Order: sequence, then structure tokens, then C-alpha cells
Amino acid sequence: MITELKENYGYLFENALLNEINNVGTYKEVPEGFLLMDIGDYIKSMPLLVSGAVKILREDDKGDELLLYFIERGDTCAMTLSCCMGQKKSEIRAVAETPTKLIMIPVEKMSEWMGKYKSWQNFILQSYHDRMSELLEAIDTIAFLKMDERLLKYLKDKAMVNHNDVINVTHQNIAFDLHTSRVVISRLLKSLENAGKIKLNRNNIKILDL
Amino acid sequence: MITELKENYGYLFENALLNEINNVGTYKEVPEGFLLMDIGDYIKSMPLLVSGAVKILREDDKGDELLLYFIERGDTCAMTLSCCMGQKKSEIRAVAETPTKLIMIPVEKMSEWMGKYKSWQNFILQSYHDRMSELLEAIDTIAFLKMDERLLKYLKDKAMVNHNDVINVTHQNIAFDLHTSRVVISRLLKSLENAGKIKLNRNNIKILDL
DNA sequence: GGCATACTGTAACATTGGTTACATATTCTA
DNA sequence: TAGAATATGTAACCAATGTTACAGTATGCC
Repeated sequence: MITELKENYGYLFENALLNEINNVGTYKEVPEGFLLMDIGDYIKSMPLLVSGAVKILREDDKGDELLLYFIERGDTCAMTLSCCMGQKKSEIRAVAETPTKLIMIPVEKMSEWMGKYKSWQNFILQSYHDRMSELLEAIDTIAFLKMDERLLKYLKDKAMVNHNDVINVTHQNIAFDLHTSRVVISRLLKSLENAGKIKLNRNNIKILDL
Repeated sequence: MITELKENYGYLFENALLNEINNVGTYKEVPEGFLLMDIGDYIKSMPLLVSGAVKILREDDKGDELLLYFIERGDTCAMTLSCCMGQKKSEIRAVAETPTKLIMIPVEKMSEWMGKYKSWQNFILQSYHDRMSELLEAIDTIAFLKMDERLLKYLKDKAMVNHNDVINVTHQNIAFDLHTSRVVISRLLKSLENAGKIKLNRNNIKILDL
């Protein structure tokens, strides 16, 4: 584990901290689609992403979803951080977007290291700030963009985290992530295709103007 | 200042920290509508709210606004915290919702106290977490509610932070906060009035079913 | 009092997005 | 390979929201 750790977090953390992480952390590999954390789950450990990408979702009272953002290598889940703040249950769902490697740290360590390592403190504050920025971006997208613009942004974001301009997804999947219906997505995808921005196939979409 | 400070933050901070705040902080009283911070502003000090309420707004690329949430006594502006994280400019606008009293702390102190006072560290982390929760609530509201529900929620929230079931506001003001048009608000307000939930007057609205 | 300004009410219409319904096409599986 | 399951295309319609236009009303100011 120490190799992956140094490669991804070596520039952030001092050696003593890297060693502690190596001792108490557990290395984990999960496949695409793996449910890392669900709404209402009790949080016992916080993840450090080593490779891959994770999508963060919110749910409405009917059980329908909404994609908030993706987190990538070098990130952690700031929502987890709040468990040490009296908040015990997760307010979001985290699903592996690609095959993902992560290091799980027991939550007790988080606050212990806050006092002990300045670099950890900075990392946590930076994470909070990054997640806050991403929530603001999510708000901008939902509040200020029309569905066709949201859709195109979604496709580009997804191509980005997958490092591939062909994304494997059904219209229904997209509809879930954008909290709308499949018919609406099919309609808008078709018009994006007619505008020459994408190429539609069964189970995949190629982004042309990345 | 020490009196207001102890009254509002005495249960959170140890005496040594309260004294430091008293020494370096500046006390400030601002009227309703006062622009405390604008988008793009460089952040030089962070506010601790002593009394009153502040509304936090986001802006789209056409200059139209969207209300994110209110912060009240005992809160700070988590967006400010991020200035120490490399982020120099404010991403939001903060406007006094009521006459407001606050203590301004120079930003350098924030990180200094992070290492020095455990209670400060907890306060900062708690603030981040609270603001994150409020952003999630804002997302729920925007993404999952229809405009009439959003409007009613807005009126109730506003009555809450003003401690008054009569709120002084024009339809145009509401339209700005909810990022929609005055005509839409007038229409929905009228139907809320017909449903017996509110009473409309010029420049004010009385909430009946709080 | 009289004029200007700000606020509210409402009609008519346009656009976006959501719903229902059904046809067709592809893939999977027994 | 037949039939089931899944995915996509599209029409027709509806509901919610946005836009334009204008009338009426209250308020402030000279």
C-alpha cells in the first residue's frame, strides 16, 4: 500500500503521517457501480481515493436521485468528515463510477491527526473547501442551466472522469443522474446528435466536440 | 465587546481565546441591506455573527441572483474560511437581512488559532459542516421543489430569521431571491392567498400558517 | 392637489420539461 | 432460434414556468 500512498499523497503528507496511514488504513479495490456509502449509513471510516472516480448523489423523498459531482484521485469525501462533528449518518450516496482503489481510514484518526499533523489539517480544510466549491457548481448547473446544457455538461464531465470520449451509459441512466425522465433525455440527445455534438449508439455515446 | 462575545460564544470558546478575539477583533454594526461581501471581493477578515441575520446569494452570468441560505447569530461565513486555502476571492454575496452586529477577525488569526485552540478548530469544522448541510438543503429546494413550494418555504424561512410573521418585501424582491420573474411570483402569491396560507398587502406579506 | 414612481393584478401567449403511449430495434437467454 | 427483456425513437398532450403587455392602485414628493 505504501507505494500507492506515496505516489498519490506523498507530496501532501509528511513521512510520519504516511507511515501512520499505512499502519491503520486498509486498502480496498471496488468495481464500477460499487455502492461505497448510502444515505443514512453510519460512517466508520473515511476514504482516500488512490485511483478511479466516485460519483456523489443526493436523493429526493420519492427515492429519485440527482448527481452532485464526481470525486477523483487525491480527493476524500468531505461528507465523511462531518461524522466527527456530531453528524453520524451520511446525507449522500457514493457510487464507484469506474473501478476504484482507495484507502480507508478509521474516523477516530481524523480528529487525532488534526491536532498532530499540520499537513493533515490543511488537507481536511482543503477538502472541505473543494467540496463546497463543487456544491456551488452543482447549484449553478441546476439553477441556471437548461436541461440541454446540463446534459451536455454531464456528458463532458463523464467523459473527463472516464478518460474516454465514448461513454457507456443508457438514456435511462442519464435520466436518473439528472433527475428527469428517459423520454426527455432521448429527445435532447437526439437534438444534440442533429447538432453534430455527439454520436448516439446503443449503450454508448461518443462526444464529438470535447 | 467582551459582553456580546461571552454571551454568544462563551459556551464555545475558552477564556484565553475569548480574550484574543476581544483584542484583535473589531465590533461592527450594519443596517439592513448592507453589503457585507460581494462576489470577487478579496477577503481580509472573517465575521462572527453576534445578532441579526445575513443572507447568502449566488449570481449567474447574467447578473441575476439566487438565495442560498441565511446565517444567524453564532454562525460564521464558511466561505471566508477558504481564503486561507489559496482561494482568495469570494464566490458569494453576503447581505445583511436585518440590522446586524458582528465581530470581524483578521484572516491570519484563523489559521493561527487552528493550531492553538482546540475549540476554535472544532468551531471551524462545525461551521464548514453546517454550511455544507445548508448547501445540500438549497440543492434539495431548487432541484426537487416546484416554484410554489419554494416560495412558501422562502416566506417561512424569511419570517423565521426576522422573528416576525409579517415580512416586508415586494414581489420583485422575492423574484430576485428565487431567480425567477415578478409576474410568476405575483401569480403564485395570489394562489397562496386564495388557499388561505398568506395575506397580501403592499410591501408586506403576512404568513398565516406558520 | 397633481404628477411621477413604484407596486400589484392579470390576460395572453411561448417555451421547456414531464407524461403516456406505443412502435421498433437490439441483445440475452432458455 | 423463439421469446423475453432491454434500449431507443417519436408523437401527442399536459403542466409549469417564463415573457410581454398593459391596467389599476398606492405612495412620495413638489
